[in-house]
Amino acid sequence: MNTAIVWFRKTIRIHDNPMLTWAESSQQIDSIIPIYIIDENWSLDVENSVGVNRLNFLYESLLDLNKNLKDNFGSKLLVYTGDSSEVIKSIIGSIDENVNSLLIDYCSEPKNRKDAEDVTENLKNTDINIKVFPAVNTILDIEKIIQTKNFKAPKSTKEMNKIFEENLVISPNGYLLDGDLPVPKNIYFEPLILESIIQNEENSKFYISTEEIKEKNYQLKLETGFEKSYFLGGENEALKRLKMKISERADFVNNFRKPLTCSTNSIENPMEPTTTGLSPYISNGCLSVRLVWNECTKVRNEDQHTKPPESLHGQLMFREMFYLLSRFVENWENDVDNSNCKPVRWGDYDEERIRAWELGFTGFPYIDAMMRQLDATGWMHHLGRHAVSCFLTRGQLWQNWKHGRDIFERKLIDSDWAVNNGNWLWLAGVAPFSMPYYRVYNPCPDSKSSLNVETKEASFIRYWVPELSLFPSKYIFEPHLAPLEIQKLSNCIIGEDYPSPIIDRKKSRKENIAKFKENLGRL
DNA sequence: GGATCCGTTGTAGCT
DNA sequence: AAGCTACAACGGATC
Repeated sequence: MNTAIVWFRKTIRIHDNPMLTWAESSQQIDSIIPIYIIDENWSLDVENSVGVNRLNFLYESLLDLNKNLKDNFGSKLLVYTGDSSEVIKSIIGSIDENVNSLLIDYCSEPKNRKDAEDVTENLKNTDINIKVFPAVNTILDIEKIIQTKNFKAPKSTKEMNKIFEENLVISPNGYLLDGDLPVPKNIYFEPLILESIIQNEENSKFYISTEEIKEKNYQLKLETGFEKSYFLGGENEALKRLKMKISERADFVNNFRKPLTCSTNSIENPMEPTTTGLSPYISNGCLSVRLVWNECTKVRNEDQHTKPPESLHGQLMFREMFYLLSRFVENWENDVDNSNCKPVRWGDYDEERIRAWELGFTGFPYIDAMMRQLDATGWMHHLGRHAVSCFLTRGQLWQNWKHGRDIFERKLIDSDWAVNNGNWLWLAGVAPFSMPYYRVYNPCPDSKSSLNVETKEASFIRYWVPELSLFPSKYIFEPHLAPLEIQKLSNCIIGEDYPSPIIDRKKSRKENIAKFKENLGRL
């Protein structure tokens, strides 16, 4: 019997999964061993490792994949935590049958690439055939493209268009023709093999049972509050959401434009984003990004739909751009020796400022509402991320972007190494493709609130910053400007019940623009 | 090779 | 009160 280990990393799904499709059609494979290895540093016991919501989302995604493997193939997922080389060694050592293949989905992150290299190195003296599947979590084959002769780092929509044209087969009506694979019908596994792996003593050191994951997930939800874990992890939920947000929302897709959909969450449901909310499913691999692309194509109206870069296709193209850059540019995650990061002299690490920012006590309600939403749910609207990261760096607090990047990385359920670093580089204004440094977001975008009308933004603030729930819309973006009478009536004295602004926003904005300019002069 | 244009999404102040 | 304008002014691509 010929057995293949299928190592799921960024494909926590059975649809559009080239590893499964290959296993189905290959003559060399009789049965599969589906495995997932949780990063050994992903522990709530390790300080600053990973946030509760992020871990929960992963647990739910793994439970869902386990269910899908069971329902469709009668199989199950073996979940481990530990060093991937050791885990895989222990699997191979625990069964008598020959493991003749190891199927790996390609990941471009340094840690993931090193894991795959180590595993390959470890198995080089065996006759195990290692097969890496490219473009599983991206539309483009990242490795192939950056290895092309004369490859140049793209920085604009135009250059991305060209890369898409040169590297993808896209039909005249916009479909990706070389992706989006259906769920295989004939995948086999051997229960006795899986059982003997689980029973093996060496292997059991790393093994986590489904029951354990369920229990951990439940305990974490008790901690966070069930209503706050709004995004349920997993492929089934991802496909439901894809249908609800894209396939059945032609108007939404055709009119998608960032500036028009910037007002955070909906009034009726403060947890529901005004954007697609698909990012956690894409970043964790529960949802194929190729399928998302094709579904957008399916419902779009050729004459009316918005075009890249504003459109949803445009959004996906920027994601690809960040993946290419992050793989190509050395030290992508760093502020030194990074060709995509200008050496700005940020202020010393200011714990008080960083903590106020992280926990949502800056005295700027819009910023605080979004940071509290991130802390509680693991999600924040894209433009909200712009506003808070600009605020922390070149806008107001003049802190190194890496501090904010780390907090995002830990807390966001859609954390994505390439995209997160790329967006921070861009928002901090240090990357070559950045927006100009003198364009500073206003942390109090109150053009409507001065009219004293209820806006989505105002109701969003009231939900996440309950201290201000009685404040009139007119003052809700800058409550410290409200007369004391109104503060009393609103049952919230600024400076006591809610913080005064930790910084003079206009003054710091001006100073920081000057500082940035001075830094550029040094270059 | 110098001028000009453009870049996924700006802000403040005046009328 | 919405809409215009001044501000501030990088750096790469293109002509």
